[in-house]
Amino acid sequence: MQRMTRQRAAVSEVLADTEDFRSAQQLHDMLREAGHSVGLATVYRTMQTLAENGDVDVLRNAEGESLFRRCRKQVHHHHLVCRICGRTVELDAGVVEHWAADVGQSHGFVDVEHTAELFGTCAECMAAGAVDTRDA
Amino acid sequence: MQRMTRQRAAVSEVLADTEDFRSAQQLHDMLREAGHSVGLATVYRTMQTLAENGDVDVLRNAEGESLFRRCRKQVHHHHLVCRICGRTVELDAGVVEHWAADVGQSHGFVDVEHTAELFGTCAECMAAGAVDTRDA
DNA sequence: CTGTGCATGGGAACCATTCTCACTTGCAGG
DNA sequence: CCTGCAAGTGAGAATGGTTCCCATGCACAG
Repeated sequence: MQRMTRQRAAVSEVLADTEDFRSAQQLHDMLREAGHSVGLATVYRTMQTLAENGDVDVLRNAEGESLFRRCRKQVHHHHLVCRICGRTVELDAGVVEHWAADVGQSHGFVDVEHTAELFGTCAECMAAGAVDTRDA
Repeated sequence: MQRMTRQRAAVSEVLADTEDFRSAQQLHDMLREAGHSVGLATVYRTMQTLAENGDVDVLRNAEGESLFRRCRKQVHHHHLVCRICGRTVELDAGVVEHWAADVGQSHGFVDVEHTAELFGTCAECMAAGAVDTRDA
């Protein structure tokens, strides 16, 4: 059974405050800055639960670290993520869907699913001199 | 400068022996079984070098572990992997490249890279009754 | 043959994530 | 309101893949 605890409320609050993908550690920091005391393990546990429920999107960056973001569309989509600040654009990608289905079929594969994510440096971070501006 | 060492030869040999994606640890085990003594760190270093040279393909499984496989095409490409038997098809994907560049630019992102992998069930595995035959 | 400096190995260091377990606490039912 | 207890929490330990360190080894040009 799901209980509503102080910690879960705090996590939801922080998640609601940002559009961008954040690591568990970042979320943990943001919680502390917001005056909430939530253990790192609890952040991980909560994100896991939310992910299972489809309430957050999860993806892995180049370093293999998991990034989370509150999910708005339940439908399948992809992301363009700034590797510096985490700013994210949700993408509809008919091209990709079509390509995947097409290629799968032509090779005799069925039940084909795909992953596709784009990482780049957004205009602002580029202007900022390619310096990592994430606040710790 | 690249030196040809006993260890690198051994790694190449083992890589040439399989079509499938293998983790560094698996490669390390395969080397030992083949009678070669190669340090784990050396396996990692070698795979890193090979990956940089485009001699092996790298992808991350669901657990975030890096998997390697000898590469036949030097050019950037993607994979269609059978989720049952691991059979892999290398794909040219001009569509995807174009889409990535296009989307990145239209959102003001620079230095855009992308990941894209397809997972499905191949015809043979489908015929075999959709039973997972991977050995643990 | 020999010197130079890249390569190696193995054990420590790293780091994200998960586990452990004693301690809290939400909450249903008295 | 109490109260019991299972779900939730947190601090730190454990895990596991990967990288780093550094003394030693060895490929290869000269």
